[in-house]
Amino acid sequence: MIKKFDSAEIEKKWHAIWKESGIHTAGKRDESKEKRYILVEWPYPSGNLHIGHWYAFAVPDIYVRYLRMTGKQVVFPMGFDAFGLPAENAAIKRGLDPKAWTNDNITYMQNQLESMGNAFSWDKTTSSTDPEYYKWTQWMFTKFFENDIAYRGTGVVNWCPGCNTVIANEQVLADGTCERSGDLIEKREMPQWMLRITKYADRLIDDLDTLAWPEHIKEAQRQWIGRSKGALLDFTLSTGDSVTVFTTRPDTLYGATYLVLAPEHPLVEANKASITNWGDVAGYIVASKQKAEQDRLDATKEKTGVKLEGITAVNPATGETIPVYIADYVLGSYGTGAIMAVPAHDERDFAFAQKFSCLIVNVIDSSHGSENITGAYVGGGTLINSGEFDRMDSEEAKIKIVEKVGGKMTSTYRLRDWSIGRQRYWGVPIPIVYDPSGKAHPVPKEHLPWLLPEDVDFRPTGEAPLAKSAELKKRTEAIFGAGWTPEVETMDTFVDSSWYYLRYIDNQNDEELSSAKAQNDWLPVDIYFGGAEHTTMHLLYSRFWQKALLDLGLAVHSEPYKRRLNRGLILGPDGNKMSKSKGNVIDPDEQVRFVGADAVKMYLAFMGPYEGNNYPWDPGGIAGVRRFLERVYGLTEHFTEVEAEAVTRQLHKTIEKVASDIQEFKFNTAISAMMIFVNLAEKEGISQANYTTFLKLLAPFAPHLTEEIWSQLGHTDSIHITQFPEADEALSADNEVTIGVQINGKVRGNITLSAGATEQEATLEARCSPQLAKYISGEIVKVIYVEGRILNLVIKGD
RNA sequence: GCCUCGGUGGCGGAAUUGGUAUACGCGCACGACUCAAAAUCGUGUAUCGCAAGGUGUGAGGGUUCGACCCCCUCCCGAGGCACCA
Repeated sequence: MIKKFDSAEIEKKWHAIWKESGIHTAGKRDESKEKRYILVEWPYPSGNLHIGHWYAFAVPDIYVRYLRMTGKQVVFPMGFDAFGLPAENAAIKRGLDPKAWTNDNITYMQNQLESMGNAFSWDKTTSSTDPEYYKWTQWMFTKFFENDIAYRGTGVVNWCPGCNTVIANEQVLADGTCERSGDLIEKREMPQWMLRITKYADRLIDDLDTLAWPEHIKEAQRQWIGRSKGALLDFTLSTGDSVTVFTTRPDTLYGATYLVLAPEHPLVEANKASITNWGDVAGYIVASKQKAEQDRLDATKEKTGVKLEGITAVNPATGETIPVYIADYVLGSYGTGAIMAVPAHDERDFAFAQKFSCLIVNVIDSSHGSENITGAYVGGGTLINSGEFDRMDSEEAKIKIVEKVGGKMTSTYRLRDWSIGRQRYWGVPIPIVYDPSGKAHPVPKEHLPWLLPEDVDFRPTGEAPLAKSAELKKRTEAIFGAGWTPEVETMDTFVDSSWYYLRYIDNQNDEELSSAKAQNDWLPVDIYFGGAEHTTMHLLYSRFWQKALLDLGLAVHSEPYKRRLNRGLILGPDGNKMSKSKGNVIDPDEQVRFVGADAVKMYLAFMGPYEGNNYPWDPGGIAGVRRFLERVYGLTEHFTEVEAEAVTRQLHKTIEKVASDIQEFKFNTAISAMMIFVNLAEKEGISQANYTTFLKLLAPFAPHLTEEIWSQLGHTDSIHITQFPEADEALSADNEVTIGVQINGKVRGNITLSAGATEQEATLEARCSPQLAKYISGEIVKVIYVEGRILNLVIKGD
């Protein structure tokens, strides 16, 4: 490939100049301009940039540069999410210091990131591992602790044997494996630090309506939170105990012919003495516990259970005595762990009732009739067999029946509280100390950051590594007194990334985590670009975090991210996910050496719309983009004194197209429009004035090359601080237009009309066209004319 | 099973949101330049047909003067949720 310009040289030159002049600095808020906060997910500093980083950062950079050229003040920060397992594993494997390893990587990766030539606001950077950052992570935790948002809970947790630590529900995949290590998760009962995200469940669902997010992301969050509205109803057992059930269908109470408790329901064990078949029951409980630990995804889903002999319950509506079962299709962790079974109107209850020959009473009038029930009717309708509520509509009956039996309308959620304690080393220490009686106290602000001790053997044993730190023990006793002990767990790294957008914009603040002024200046984030894998984890956690801060008066807004865009993946040339083992990994550094940073960036933008799709890397495709840039450079050889009218018109059309496409993140079609323009300009020649305008259009896409040509043309300022061109409609308008002509809805040819031609003129033109004449034999009964688009003549058929 | 997206040439994808389907790029074919190749440039490239003309946006219906676009019934793919009461 003959190269007209040397991209490596150009890039090096301009990186130095840009750094020196600080043109990418966000600086102080300038009220004369509109603000934009553009956020990309901060990377883990693994030590090498891969093509995914380029896709994640270089393509949004087009948008950022465009915004700056249209007069917006843009903050586009970059930082590092640097706590987590890789550093710890490197330390274990190679005996390195995780801190030194991480800091080296950050330095190295910062250089790599700068070599991309992105317009990052490096004055707003931060890192989760910086004590000045995690000091605030810890401080917020103590505030949460004082306000009952953080608490020490005991319960069944997800234990990952691969990571040797507890993980949160969100980090368990659908097949029951760990999101990070892929190991099968075990359920363990142990004390845990939790955040009360469930308290925010309603707001997390309801506020989704205020966000300009893609529907699929909102829907995934709604489903993850899993709100169902229903009622709590009390049933009395023959032992005198009261069982509360949750139901979404209180209107079917008269059809509740038995009760089912989860095997782990406390009332089962409590009523051991009254249960005459305790042997069977105990056996079932043990069996179901084992089942829960192994593959609960058993597809057969055959209903199992055991009747509690010796115990009955009373249906509070009918007053009738009904049997009580335990069955593992009722989950201890959802609702109240107990249900009223209405086999006529619930499929699971129906299946169970069939197997155990339970009574089935139809209480909703349905099309299948009440005599020959072949399945559950789960819809609404008119009530029957329901005493005083007969003939009432089921929706109305819900409230009335709950009232009658003294129940309570409520909602339950699938969402569980967020367990954040990790039995690992490389994370933020949980800033809690225990007094000699074992009571937990937050570490006061003056002792923050509560530093991560360094005298630790961090090989994972399942026990928290910090327990082995003599320094931490000593520190705790020195500050708080003899007999006081430190908490030894560290925080889930999702905590670190739940609030970094707040710190970026006030990263020098020693007094506050993020001042109200900084938040008012910059937040909310206008667009958050990121990966689809964070839909139900990071995005949910940080929305929760923001709301919790809002309630404590520490945040100004109720939502952190106004708009969200999930980008897809760059696949290997073979269409598979890139991986070393498949040998299909594209090294961005190599690509940059070959075609230059601008071509790599533009190729990534050209592959397709930025939202959603995965794209295979095409080695030919990137060469095509480089070819385009060569032609742009070569256009200087096609300068003409006089402006060709067609070129000027096309230029203004291109301006319109590029500007609107960038705003919709359709960088691919913006680039294609510029290619069309260059094709024409090569043929027709181009004036220097038009060329200069075109360079500005291209500047956000190819920042290095355009800057170089710009300076070669004699400019001393940067092209990136010039005004983005505005389209002149008078210049972009066509004076002639070719439209299609349909005869009875079928395209039969086209005609060329002057702009703004009337229907009569268009029809006349069509009649005169020899190409169309043979189709217009009969009488024209109808004419549809859409100016500039189409003429459709409806001819009377023969 | 439920929810949310998708399905257009050999490939990535366009289509002014109901108005000439396949823009732009890749690939391929042929040609020019060259001793030759690479690079570059030019021409062609949905499909059937010699042509006239026909057929085409996962399948089948519908609405409309006109449907990739709207409606109905399916099929296929991706992602999310799933014994959630």
